[in-house]
Amino acid sequence: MSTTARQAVDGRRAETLGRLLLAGSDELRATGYEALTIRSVATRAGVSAATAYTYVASKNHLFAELFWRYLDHEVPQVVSGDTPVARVQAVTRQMGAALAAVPELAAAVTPALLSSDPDVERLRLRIGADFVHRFEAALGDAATPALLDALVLAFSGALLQAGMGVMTYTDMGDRLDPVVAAIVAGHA
Amino acid sequence: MSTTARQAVDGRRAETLGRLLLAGSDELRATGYEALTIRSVATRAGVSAATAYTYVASKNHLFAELFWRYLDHEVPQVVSGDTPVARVQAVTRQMGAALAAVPELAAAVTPALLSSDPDVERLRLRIGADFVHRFEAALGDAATPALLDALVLAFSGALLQAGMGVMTYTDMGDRLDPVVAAIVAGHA
DNA sequence: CATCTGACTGGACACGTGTCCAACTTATGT
DNA sequence: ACATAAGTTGGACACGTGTCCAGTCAGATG
Repeated sequence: MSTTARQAVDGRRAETLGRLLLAGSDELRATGYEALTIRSVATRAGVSAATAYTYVASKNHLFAELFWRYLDHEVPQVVSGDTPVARVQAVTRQMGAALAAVPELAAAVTPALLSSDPDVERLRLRIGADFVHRFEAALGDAATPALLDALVLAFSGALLQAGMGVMTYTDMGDRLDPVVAAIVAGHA
Repeated sequence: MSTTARQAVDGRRAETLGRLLLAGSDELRATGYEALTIRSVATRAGVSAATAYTYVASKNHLFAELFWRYLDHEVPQVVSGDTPVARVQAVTRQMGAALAAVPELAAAVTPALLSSDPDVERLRLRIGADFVHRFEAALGDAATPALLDALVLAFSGALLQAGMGVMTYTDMGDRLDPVVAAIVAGHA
């Protein structure tokens, strides 16, 4: 059972939801997020539009859901590196690489997460908490609220800029390394 | 003459554009950005929808335009404070206050700026450059590319989080003060 | 005064959104 | 095996988007 989607989902519904999300993912890769339609995803999943809306409140919700699952299932929380700085840098690099690997999803999720849709809001908080948690784990004993705050702000900024196309996800790691170093140094 | 809107605008068109933007601003304050429609703005401006689309490519473009004008006309570039840190903090505080003063516009512009609409893109770059310029001026001799980069990232992050409703624009100043201090200190 | 031009209009268009509902098809359980 | 519930369906709905175009109108230009 999963509480991620619109309502709790289990048994038969879980399978349909799975097919729907898979179809969404494929459609995203195949046609890009501008062209993607809930109806086109539904068709690809072999399901009617009405049914699709049973699982997914909106395009934005679909994207948020896909992103959350990607983050949760495909991007492990690695803690590698000797110093707090190195470990945080490993996290931001990993996230940059993970996002660069799914450009369409990354492009779709940034605007999607700004939606005021309540289903999106739930996921937004979850995703935010996940980021914080990754940084917290990387910092270890060095973690303080102020430091986490600063790191999350810088990271969010990078996500926003990448979402705007001002920087690439591939560059994100490189751009953030010195910023992370400075932030951690400044909190010493 | 102005090059800000869809095309260059002068004479009679300049007046109509002015009325349209004013109406947009009023409509935003009055009904919020969820309810706002290009057609409703057009009506308020006493102009047909077809005409409105002559000046403004999309809702997103309208919001970006309004925000840019607000920034450019109503938010002066102040440089106050004795140290680079204090001056940068003055900038972020001022921006936070300026955004808090127009909550509907702030809420509207964050998603709007992510649009791939070319008219939005132009404004996005202009606005980004404006931010950089403010920080540059505040830093004075202390400005380096890496430092600017870090500050802009943190600031963008704050904008994103405020846009998401995770923090308020009023809190933005307070939240950014220590972050700014740490970033500048880390680059010393 | 006649004309020409640029601004504006109204209304139709194709499309996507998200909602609703009565009817149908599967499962489930007694 | 049959009633009941759970899941799905097609199709219509009201609405917003952004585009297009023939037609009107006012004001400069000759």
